[in-house]
Amino acid sequence: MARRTDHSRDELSDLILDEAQKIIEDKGVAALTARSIASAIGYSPGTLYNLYANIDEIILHLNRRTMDDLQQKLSDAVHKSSSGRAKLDKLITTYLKYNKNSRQRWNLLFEHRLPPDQTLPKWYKKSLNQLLDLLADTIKTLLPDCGNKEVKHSARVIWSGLYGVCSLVQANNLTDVSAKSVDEMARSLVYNYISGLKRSGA
Amino acid sequence: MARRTDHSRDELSDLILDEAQKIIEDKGVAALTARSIASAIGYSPGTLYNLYANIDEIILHLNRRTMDDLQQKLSDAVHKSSSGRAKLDKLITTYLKYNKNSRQRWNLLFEHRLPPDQTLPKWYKKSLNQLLDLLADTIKTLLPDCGNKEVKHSARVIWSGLYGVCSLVQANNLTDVSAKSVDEMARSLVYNYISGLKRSGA
DNA sequence: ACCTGAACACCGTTCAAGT
DNA sequence: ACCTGAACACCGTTCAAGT
Repeated sequence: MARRTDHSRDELSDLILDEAQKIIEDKGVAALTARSIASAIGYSPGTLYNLYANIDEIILHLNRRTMDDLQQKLSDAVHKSSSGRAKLDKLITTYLKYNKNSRQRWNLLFEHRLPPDQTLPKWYKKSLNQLLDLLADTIKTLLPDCGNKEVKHSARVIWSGLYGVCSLVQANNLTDVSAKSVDEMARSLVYNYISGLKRSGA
Repeated sequence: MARRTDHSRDELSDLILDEAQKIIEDKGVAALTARSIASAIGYSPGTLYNLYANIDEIILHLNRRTMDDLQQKLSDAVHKSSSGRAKLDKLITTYLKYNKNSRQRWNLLFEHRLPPDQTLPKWYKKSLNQLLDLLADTIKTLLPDCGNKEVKHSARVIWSGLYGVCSLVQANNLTDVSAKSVDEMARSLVYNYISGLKRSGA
């Protein structure tokens, strides 16, 4: 068993997140338990509770890492493209690739639910806002006449819609839909929605 | 403790679903456990496994009831309206009302995830298909020139999108969005998407 | 034949006792 | 001061033993 001299408090906090991330990537979200994390870091379960209040707090920190990772990838994708339409297209492609290739991290980010009374910490909201802002900025270039408030609103609608499509297709909770058609559905959603916004005089 | 003479096999199956539904409506999805159901029906936990293979199977049956209940309400709403646009509007209103007023049933239907390898039983898919067909028929009246395949596809996109909006707003997983704006977001999604489809020449 | 209820292998979390 | 690990109050599920 590890002793306190082995790791500083900060090292231990990070180690917990590192190992927790490995667990979900290797064995899925269901395998992430206090005991499995403790075993992976070489400490007893009780030690986790010196660093984090509970498992949900560990998950929130993991999800911040995921959001920042996704932010990086989306940001790279958008900046590599010139036209507004190409930016949006690249953004969707990159989002869908993340859903496919980093499925367990995507699942933990979107499918985990906090107890109903809990609110999200500020540092979490900050990372989430960066993602929503990136999407809003990308939409804005396609809807130059649209007000900032409307664009923000639309970014949230698209963000939610993309989540819904990925989630239900993955859960196999739509009939006659193959996993392959996530891409088709996602693009249909986003492009027709944007097209509808343009038409409605934005 | 109840004895076998108290209930026939079928009565017991239904009793389990009745009590399970009461539990989620009264105490939320998290309170639904094998032990809580057993206690509510006055049998031991083991008895559940004579009637159902596991908890997931009980949940699937509950969810079929929920889908049929929602189907009834959506169907009534649509048939009361005359124009295609009024039908779609009523359908959305009724869906959102269901999400709000029957929140726990809505949650169990949409947020429960089966183990990754499991597929949905035929009787479940049948009820789900009825819902998707009702939505497709409603859209079809607004997009008369759109092929049946495209309409089916669009119904699935809208169904998923509505789920995504309701789910993320409820989970409070969008910043700067009040629960009140579910309605606004849902309508924005559906109407602009449909409008975009029209524009794209359907 | 049906049902029980103890048992098994798990959870998240706490906290007295050790170092 | 930090960590342990047993303990508590739970899970879903099984199955030998009873009626």
